[in-house]
Amino acid sequence: MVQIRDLGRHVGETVGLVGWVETTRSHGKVAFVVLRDGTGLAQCVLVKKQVGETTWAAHEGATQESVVTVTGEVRADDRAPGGFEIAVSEMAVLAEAEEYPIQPKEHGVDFLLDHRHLWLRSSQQRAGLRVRAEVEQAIHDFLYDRGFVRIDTPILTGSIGEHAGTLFETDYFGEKAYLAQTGQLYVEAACPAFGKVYCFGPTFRAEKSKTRRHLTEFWMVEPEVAFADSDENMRLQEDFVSYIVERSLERCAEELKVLERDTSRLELVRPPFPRLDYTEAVERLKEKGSEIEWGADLGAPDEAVLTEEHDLPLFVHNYPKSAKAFYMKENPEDTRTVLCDDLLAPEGYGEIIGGSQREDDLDRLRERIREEKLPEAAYSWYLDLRRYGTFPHSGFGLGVERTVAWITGRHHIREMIPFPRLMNRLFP
RNA sequence: UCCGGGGUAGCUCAGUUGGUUAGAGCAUCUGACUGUUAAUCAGAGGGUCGUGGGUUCGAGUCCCACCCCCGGAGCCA
Repeated sequence: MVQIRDLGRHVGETVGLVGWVETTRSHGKVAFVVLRDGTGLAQCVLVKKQVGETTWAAHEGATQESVVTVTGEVRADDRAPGGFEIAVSEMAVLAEAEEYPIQPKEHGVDFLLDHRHLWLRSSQQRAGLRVRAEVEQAIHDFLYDRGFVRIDTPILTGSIGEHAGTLFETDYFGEKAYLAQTGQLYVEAACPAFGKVYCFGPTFRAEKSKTRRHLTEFWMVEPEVAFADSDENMRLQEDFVSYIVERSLERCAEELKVLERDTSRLELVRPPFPRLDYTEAVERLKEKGSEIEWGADLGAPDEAVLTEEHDLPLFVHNYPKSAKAFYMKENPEDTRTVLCDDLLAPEGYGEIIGGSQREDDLDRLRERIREEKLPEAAYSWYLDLRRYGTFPHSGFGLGVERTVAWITGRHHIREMIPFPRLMNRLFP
């Protein structure tokens, strides 16, 4: 057996293939079966006079998605998708598929999501998920090369990362437990052990969001760096994002073509990225007619207005304290604000990173926990990190699906994860 | 939770001011065809019009309630 991606090396030879029937076209005395084996597509040509009766009869049972084996000679032909085809001498059906629900035509999103377990086989879905896999690999490679240690953080947690009310609650032997909505507090704990660390895994938000940018279960990478300030944090972010984009362009050119992605703007992505202070951003928005007031978080339309002005991702940094989480460090130059940044992707894809320098002063951190009325006891271990050798440190979280949606140019982040969990969707 | 759009064949949709037996394309089945690229051509089968109630001689169409889906807002990555 050979793999379809290697057919070019076997021209003139007789080879065996095994795979799933993607499409068939029959003309009475000649038939075309397009086979998919996970590495590519191969058009298999059957001529009635040249194959045995058994094989000709077999091809009639080769319905869409049936598993078949094929033996035949490889030849180059411009009429074949991929440039090579198989002149079939023998074909056998190993598993005949029932009538396949997903046809080569348009379907509604709801129907496709109901059939997500089958939809994965479609060409654009294959391409998108392959880009996702490449992005994930790029994330690990970049961080590994820079000396980060991967820390796997718990999914079942007792303490709360950010704001309550958006957590999935579960029973833990009679005690309340929550599905993690961030691994950040734990990577902060690992930071004094290894200096540079990151976690990578699923996170859970019970937000009742129904937009193309939200999932209830999504994957996030969260690097954390000891002795890095907010400025270094942003420099790491722009290097990181640029590397991920470059790797995708380099190794997923074929997939991006299948997805009809215009890559010209992605090719511009390299550091430095433009930076806009929150206070400047509000002024800019007011000039443009927005009704935003200083102190409020930026709305989705505000973000769109700001990113329209740039080809590159845009940092908006130093937001008001009131709009951000308790663990962010107060900005010494303007104590109304904290040292943090959001990275907004271009072309309307929105926030792909949220990052900050962390509050390393014990008293101020405890004060913020009280202000936010968070359960102080649950954070005692987190406060310990400020008792036993506190240190300046910064980190950020990058959303994998949003990043992949931007790189692939897909409208919906729900296509960027194999089995999306949405507010109204727990199956398949 | 709020705002907007929608639910008719397996799928994607059309369906006029309420009016005879609810239509099309694709898919399926039957037949024709030796180079197709979502092949083409001819024919056939296929419907609890989201659910419940109401108005009417008559409801897919009008009214009320509910359910579900999509898009957006808020929140966030």
